[in-house]
Formats: sequence, structure tokens, C-alpha cells
Amino acid sequence: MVKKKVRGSTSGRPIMALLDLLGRRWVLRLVWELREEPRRFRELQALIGGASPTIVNARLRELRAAKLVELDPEAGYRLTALGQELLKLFLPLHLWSEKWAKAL
Amino acid sequence: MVKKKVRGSTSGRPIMALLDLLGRRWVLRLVWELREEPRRFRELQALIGGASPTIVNARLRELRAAKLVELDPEAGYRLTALGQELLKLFLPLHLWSEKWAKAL
DNA sequence: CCTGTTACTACATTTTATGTAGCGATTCAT
DNA sequence: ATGAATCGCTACATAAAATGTAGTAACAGG
Repeated sequence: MVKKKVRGSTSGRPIMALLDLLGRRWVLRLVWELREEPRRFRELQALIGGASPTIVNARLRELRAAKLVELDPEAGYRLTALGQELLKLFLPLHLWSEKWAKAL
Repeated sequence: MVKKKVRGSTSGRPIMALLDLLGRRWVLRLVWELREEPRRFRELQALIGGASPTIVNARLRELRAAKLVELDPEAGYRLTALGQELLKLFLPLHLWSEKWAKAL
């Protein structure tokens, strides 16, 4: 069992590694935009609002390394089983964000 | 009811604004480190691994603007009621991250 | 061969974060 | 009243990360 070092995570605690990964620019948006169906590289790039291909590719590579996303040449990028589990944990955010917006 | 424009969010959809806010560097970590008790500025800075005071202050200001965090001069920085609600949604991540780490 | 699509890379410019020092206010002991 | 300690926070030069634009290589169909 190999432990990979992740940016900003000195502890090796999974939660820290996860928060670090998810806290990188565009990562949450990428996962979110993959919630319904597989997406092509350019499609994904457009959906998240036109981030540079450089960074889209870098993030997708990180997400693939984390086994949350995979690339099917036929269909495009999509969430792995693991990625879908993570997404499910995030779904309550959608509803809550509406409440939050009203409170602002 | 005023809608604030948030970086990367052209839609005005709360979920996008939220994902954008949470996706900024150190934000998830800051919220996480406030999960148990109020923390002082420097204490918080140390807990998240020594980010520069410049950026810690910038993020805390954003979190205060978002009404997720507040500063009590007596006790330090702490989550607002809203912030605590958000944290509760994140708690399942802790357990899941252990499973995820094993899958890597 | 030409055209279009795919994912992706190169690289100069711009934006963001870091690291270090220090400020102004407050509290507390001498 | 003076000096030390702590508080949140700012200034600013350096370093790292993201952007924007162009372009590459691989493949498909006409």
C-alpha cells in the first residue's frame, strides 16, 4: 500500500489529501459538470467557463490519478464508480446552496 | 435581494457560486479546521500548514462576506450557524476519504 | 489529399500565493 | 509609565500557478 504525497498534505491523513485535491481551482466544477453524462474535453472546458486547456488537462490528470475520473475514448471523460460516490456526497450542497444564497 | 457576482460564476446559480468559493485555495481547509472550536488568526494559519498571512486573511474575509465564518474578538474565528450547516454536509467526506485512500 | 474532430502541448503574459518583516492596538506585569 | 507579549492584519519583493492563443499529432470520412 503506497501513500502518495499530495500538495499541502504532510499528515498523510486521507481527509487532508482529499480537501487539498478538491480545493484546487476548477476541480469541484469539473466533478460537478460530469454529474450527468460523459463529456468531451472541449465540452468540459466550455461548461466550466472557459478555463485554459492547460489547466483543464492538468486537473483531469490529477482526477484520473485519484481514480475519480476516467477517459473513455468512445464517450469522453466520466466519473468512475468512486467519483460517483463522491458526487453523491456533494448533492446535498445543491439544495443547501439555495438556502445559503437567500441568506446573503 | 442583491445578487453578488462571484469569480467564475456567470450564471448567478448559487451552486456555482458555492463551488467557486469552496474551490479557492485553503478555503476547504479553513472551514475544516474550524470544525471543533474557535481559532485565532495565527493558530488557524499554523493549522492549515503555514499559508501566508496575506492569503489567510483574504480567504477569511471572503468567508466572512459569505457569512460562513465570523470573528469574535474574545474567542477568535468561528463558523456561523450557516457555516456549521455547511460543515455538517461535509462530515461524510471524512469517512469516505478513508475508503478512497484504500482504493488508491 | 483535404477537412474536421479528437485530446493535448508550448509558451509568453497575467494573476495569485509565498515569505518575511513589521504596524497599530490592546493587555498585563514591573 | 514603560516594556513585553499577543492580537489581527498589511507591505512588498519573489516565486508559483493560471490564462490566452496558437499549434501539434492522431484518427475518420469524403
